[in-house]
Amino acid sequence: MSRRSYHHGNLKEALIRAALDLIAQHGPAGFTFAEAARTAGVSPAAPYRHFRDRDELMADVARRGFARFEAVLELAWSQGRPDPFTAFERIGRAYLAFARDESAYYSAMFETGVPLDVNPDLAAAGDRTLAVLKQAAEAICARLPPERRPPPLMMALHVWSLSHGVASLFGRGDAARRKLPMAAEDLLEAGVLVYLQGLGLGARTP
Amino acid sequence: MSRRSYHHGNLKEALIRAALDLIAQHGPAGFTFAEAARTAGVSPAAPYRHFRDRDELMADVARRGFARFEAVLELAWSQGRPDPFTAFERIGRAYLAFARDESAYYSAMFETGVPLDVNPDLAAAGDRTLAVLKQAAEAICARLPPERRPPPLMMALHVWSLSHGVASLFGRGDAARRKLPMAAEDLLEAGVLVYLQGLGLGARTP
DNA sequence: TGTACATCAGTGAACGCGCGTTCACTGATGTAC
DNA sequence: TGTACATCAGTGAACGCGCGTTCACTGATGTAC
Repeated sequence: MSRRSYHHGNLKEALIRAALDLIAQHGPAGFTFAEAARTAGVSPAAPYRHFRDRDELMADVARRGFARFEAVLELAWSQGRPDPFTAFERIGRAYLAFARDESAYYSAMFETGVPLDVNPDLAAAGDRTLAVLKQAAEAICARLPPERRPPPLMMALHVWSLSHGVASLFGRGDAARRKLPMAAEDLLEAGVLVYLQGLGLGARTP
Repeated sequence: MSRRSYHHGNLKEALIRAALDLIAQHGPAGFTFAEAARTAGVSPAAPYRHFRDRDELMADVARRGFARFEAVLELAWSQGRPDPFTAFERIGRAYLAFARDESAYYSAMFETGVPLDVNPDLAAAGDRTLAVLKQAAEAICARLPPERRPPPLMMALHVWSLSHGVASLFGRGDAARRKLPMAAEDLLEAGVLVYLQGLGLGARTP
């Protein structure tokens, strides 16, 4: 573990961290295997001991990103306490906060075009993230009488899409962000409120 | 104009088309200036007569994309005929159709990180596109009594975000698309219907 | 209508660069006895 | 506890490649008179 030794000791983690730094600085396309090695302080051949190639590293970053994202959303949801609506609002804010504060992860997860079909682990990590949203949607939908209850999966996909759209278009930290006459968080929250109203869940009085 | 002549005659257009082909094939990051020249059948130095650099070409593709997108949405809207709700539904379908059929344009517009602040033309083109959505939102909002009328800009941003989210996550043609138990168009339409309901515009009976 | 000339849109060769990847190697670490 | 040895995680040099960009150039086009 000593950082003075011939062996790095923790190169895999160091490469992941380097990749995140580079993505944050130069965008997802501006990350190179060689520069990641340089940042980690090893020779350009060293990363090949830990990743087959650049794409495998990228997929691993995305996978870790989904795991963190899932944890963040799960924490925001907190089993729907104190009530599902308050918790649901927290999810929205947590979503945008993650996209902004962990934008390198977010880029790796959604903007690098990592193919999901050849990465079962990655696809599974993404599915687990969706499962958190779905679970929250179920709790919300349960407040409706069965005959007016929408499919929770559909509701989860709507909320995911709206959140992702707001995050992509208005919630990023870079120059491609569009100016907005309000905070992205407020835009999302207002949108979710209208949506819930549309489901028949008006003003938190089911 | 003869294609046999020494001069290409229409190189600028040919480079744009080449860029779109390359983006469609290899993604927005996989497009290079050199290969665009090769595709157009000219030497690697030729593009510099028409574009300062790679980024300027990319920005021009994005600008043209916004212009086409605006036209597509405007046509879908068709001044809200026969009624605003039918026309609004058409906009949603047109949005997803554009993202799918013209995915090279869509990538250039939203996924290349072209900075908007140094490209006033590009920013203006994007604003004109938003203006179409806003105009549609205004027509929809006008169906509500003034005291329950939301800001049309907010509604336009919600619809844009939802559409972009659905398109990015589920509506693309590549391997990064997520599987969905329904068509992206149906997901978006259902979401918009719930949203309109939430505004108080239920089942097309204002 | 011809001619001289300016302008323009290309050529093609060259450059320096950083990339991904490979290779034989070597020093450190871990393990069997 | 010591020693021999296998394994492992790095090195560093090298490769071929394609990129963006520049340069002096040249053939085609357009224009003035």
